[in-house]
Amino acid sequence: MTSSLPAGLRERKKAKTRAAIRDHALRLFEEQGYAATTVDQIAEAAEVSQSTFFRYFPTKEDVILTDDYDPLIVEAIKAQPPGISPVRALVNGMRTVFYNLSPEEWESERRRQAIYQLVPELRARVMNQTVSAIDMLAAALADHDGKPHDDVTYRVIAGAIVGVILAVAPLGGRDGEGFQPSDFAEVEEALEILEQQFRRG
Amino acid sequence: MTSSLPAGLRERKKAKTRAAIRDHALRLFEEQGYAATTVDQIAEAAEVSQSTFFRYFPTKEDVILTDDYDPLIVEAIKAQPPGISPVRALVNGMRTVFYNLSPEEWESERRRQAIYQLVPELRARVMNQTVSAIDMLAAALADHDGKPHDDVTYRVIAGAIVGVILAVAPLGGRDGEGFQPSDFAEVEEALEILEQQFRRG
DNA sequence: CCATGTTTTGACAGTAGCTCTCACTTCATA
DNA sequence: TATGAAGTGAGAGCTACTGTCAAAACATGG
Repeated sequence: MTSSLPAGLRERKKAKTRAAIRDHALRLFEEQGYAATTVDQIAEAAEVSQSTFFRYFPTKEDVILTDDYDPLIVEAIKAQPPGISPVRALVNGMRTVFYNLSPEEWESERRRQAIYQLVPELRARVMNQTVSAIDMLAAALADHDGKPHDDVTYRVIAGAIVGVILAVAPLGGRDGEGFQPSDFAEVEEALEILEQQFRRG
Repeated sequence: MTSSLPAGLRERKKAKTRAAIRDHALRLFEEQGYAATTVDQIAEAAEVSQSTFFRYFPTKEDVILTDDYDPLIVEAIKAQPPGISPVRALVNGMRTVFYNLSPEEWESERRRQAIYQLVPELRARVMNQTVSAIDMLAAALADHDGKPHDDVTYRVIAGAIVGVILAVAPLGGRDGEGFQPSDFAEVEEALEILEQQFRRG
């Protein structure tokens, strides 16, 4: 999704400006911290005016709040072979998406997460997004099992899955390392435990 | 918890000021909306200065972000008879706490929730709190089953439970009614479904 | 190539949340 | 009642964010 067709000059410049703002913002956040970095500094580094900054990102927070992967995961779930459990369908879907990221996308994602893990207000908004994704996930899982979208059971399962992911994600400053590749394995392990809970009596 | 012993005059005045600020803030939020209400207005209505407002509440958000019930629920869980499942232990604990609230506390809680359900930034911070409570819940559940606090299984179960609660809570503006007594029944039903998922094969 | 209209941008002013300082008042206590 | 601590108010200052308006960059038809 990062690279659409070149299209007109206007579009290209826009994409360039947007990328410049985000890159400089990420760099400044890493160097000075999130709170200590002002929008003016970012704008100056990216060589645009403050107005332009807010035209591209409604708030300072939005610079690192963009998450483009959820829809991809939903599609990957639907593409899973029938008959496997909701949890496995999700895990496979996540694998499909994350293991196909380019090194640049992976690195950018890592930097993003490293920052918002450290800033409570950002974490809060990411969680808000994540929880809002329960709807999408519930629909996708129900779809995969050929059940109606509003089946409460799938809403519960989706909620449980998201809850487990939140539970094992490095929140609350447990270790200040941010999101490493190994953490994805942690998420998989936790979901495996959930799957076992769903299986036994 | 609202009414401690009277203690000294200073303590009483402090509690009174705090209550005044919060009450006027709630009223103004209900009348004009959260964003449209300025801290100055709240301060004026409560007859204190802006400085004093921020001395009692670090941010405007904090006025409606106080949640005193989680620790009570944790205690109620520990007091449950042994042998029942984690989910049931939690549901019983929640019942114990909520059904013992005074009408004033219940009403105040209802107003609080009605407001933050409508304001995304507030919802985000409430979720942050809620997710942070996974730690406490996991420890309480493990404790109840006589297992060590860092048992990953209980972390997963706690995460699943909290996820389910978030999933059925009226987020994302599904119906603008706020949190009604009936919604607690919804939460119980959803957790019942989770319990069933945990039970079958 | 040029004139036209649209989009993007920058400068500027203004609002409000939040912090900090400092002097003044109110309360506790010895 | 004297002394110190805690609570308060006034005001200045920083920054995120919004809105307006005119200039510049770009697209398009002739």
